[in-house]
Amino acid sequence: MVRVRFAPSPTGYLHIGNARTALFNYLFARKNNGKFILRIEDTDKERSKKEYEEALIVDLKWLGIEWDEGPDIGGEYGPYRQSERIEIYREFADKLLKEGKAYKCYCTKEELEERNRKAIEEGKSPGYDNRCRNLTEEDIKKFEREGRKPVLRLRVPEKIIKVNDLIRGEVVFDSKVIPDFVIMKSDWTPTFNFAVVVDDYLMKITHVIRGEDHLSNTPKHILLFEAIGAPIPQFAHMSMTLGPDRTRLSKRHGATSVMAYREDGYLPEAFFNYIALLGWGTTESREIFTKEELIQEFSIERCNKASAIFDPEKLLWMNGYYIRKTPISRLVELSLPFLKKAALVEENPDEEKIKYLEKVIILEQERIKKLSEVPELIEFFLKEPVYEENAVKKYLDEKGKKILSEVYPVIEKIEDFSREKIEEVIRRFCEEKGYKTSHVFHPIRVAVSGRTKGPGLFEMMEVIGKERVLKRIENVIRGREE
RNA sequence: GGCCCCAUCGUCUAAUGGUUAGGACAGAUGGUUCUCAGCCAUCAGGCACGGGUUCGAAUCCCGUUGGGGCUACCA
Repeated sequence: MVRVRFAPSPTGYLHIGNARTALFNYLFARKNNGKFILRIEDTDKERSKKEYEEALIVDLKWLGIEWDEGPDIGGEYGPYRQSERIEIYREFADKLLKEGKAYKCYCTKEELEERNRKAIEEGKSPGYDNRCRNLTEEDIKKFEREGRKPVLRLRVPEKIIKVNDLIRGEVVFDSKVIPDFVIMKSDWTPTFNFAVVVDDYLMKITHVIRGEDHLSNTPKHILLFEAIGAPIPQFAHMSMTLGPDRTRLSKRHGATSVMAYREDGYLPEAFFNYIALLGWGTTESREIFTKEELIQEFSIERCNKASAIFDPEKLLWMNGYYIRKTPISRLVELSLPFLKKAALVEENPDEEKIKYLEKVIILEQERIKKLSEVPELIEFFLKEPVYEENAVKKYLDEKGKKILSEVYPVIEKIEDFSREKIEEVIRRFCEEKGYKTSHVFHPIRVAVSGRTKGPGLFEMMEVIGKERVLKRIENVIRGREE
């Protein structure tokens, strides 16, 4: 049984790189009919916040990534929050101490820093020198008397450690470059390296799929698995996600949290799809996948070794693509929060309003790249248009207004105010008067919408309705548009 | 500094010793059209460099360069 986990630390909002790690774990689990576990790594009391944990869960769910075991739903191997597992780590720590596989180190932070500083000064490699490995009873008593609180360090054995990575192949490390590292802090809570290993063991994790930034930590983890007598899981280190400047994706690169994209009107399926393409691809270089197709196609071996740069442009394109394919009823539903926020739609719109919004939004659908653009795009359907200065200057000059005055009675006479009829009538008008269609269409467009861009003129007029169309044209003729 | 990973168009990628190095986004041009968008067509753009191995290297090996990561009582 395949068991994988996503183990974020709640020290910030879910960001793109983490979301991708979660996604790959999820796809791998589903593809192999395994279990996907969510574990919260909140051993850093200073930086972990409940609020972030909640946000993490919201964002993951929004993305459509569901877990089989986790802090909110429990499971056979809980608890799934490391802060609730402290006693478990202590037991393992005690055992390692008793077996002599780990030892207490009484060096203070200040001493360690000072020694490192000196080492660098002398051109030597910094790092702990294992000096507390063989403390005498007397030393220990002396330190205890001084009130020093020890940390627990693993006694790193001398050996060659081979990591068999599903993505990178065999990676070899020499434990000589790994000093005895801390596994329990002086407050006797575990470090990340220790907690991960204990949990992965106890939670029966079979495949550890995570970012490449953990590759260098892996030999430590293997040493720890061996020390506690646990089987070693399979590893797969995914490439990292970088910003346009090839450095780790961070706030400096603009919006990097999933939440920011959600709030900016990205569709979860577009985000899901795009993220899956970062560092992974099929032989056909296919771009568009549903979640089910992704699960079907996914293969860890096809993951790219090279890091990938997050490209917001392509995400935006893909979002527009998904929006164009979205059924209008759902598109309206998705747009509603944005329209309410812009105060264009009341809190509880009635059915009639929804029907109207469907007619309006379908006209703009192919222009929408993200939902946050919807209010601006359809504003003039819901209230009086705001006239763009350039549009007015260009099309509502004397000539334009003259044409509008001439076409007004023609429009007024249209009984059946349908797009076909409107088009027929206005085209006939152009023909009879000998006007170029564009010289007539553009002024009407600006008069009715206030802008030069937008949906087809006639469907737009139909949806706005005869009465409002005439009123807007009249206003323009009378010079009230500004 | 030490250790580790990586390297195909600007970006995401395909190719697994033999291809005019393919696709997508972005860019340019043209078409459709009442505008924009969309759609369609076309173009431009790449194997980081140097050595090997081989009849033949984007592909295998070594080096150089460049990028990234780890080196915390952060995760």
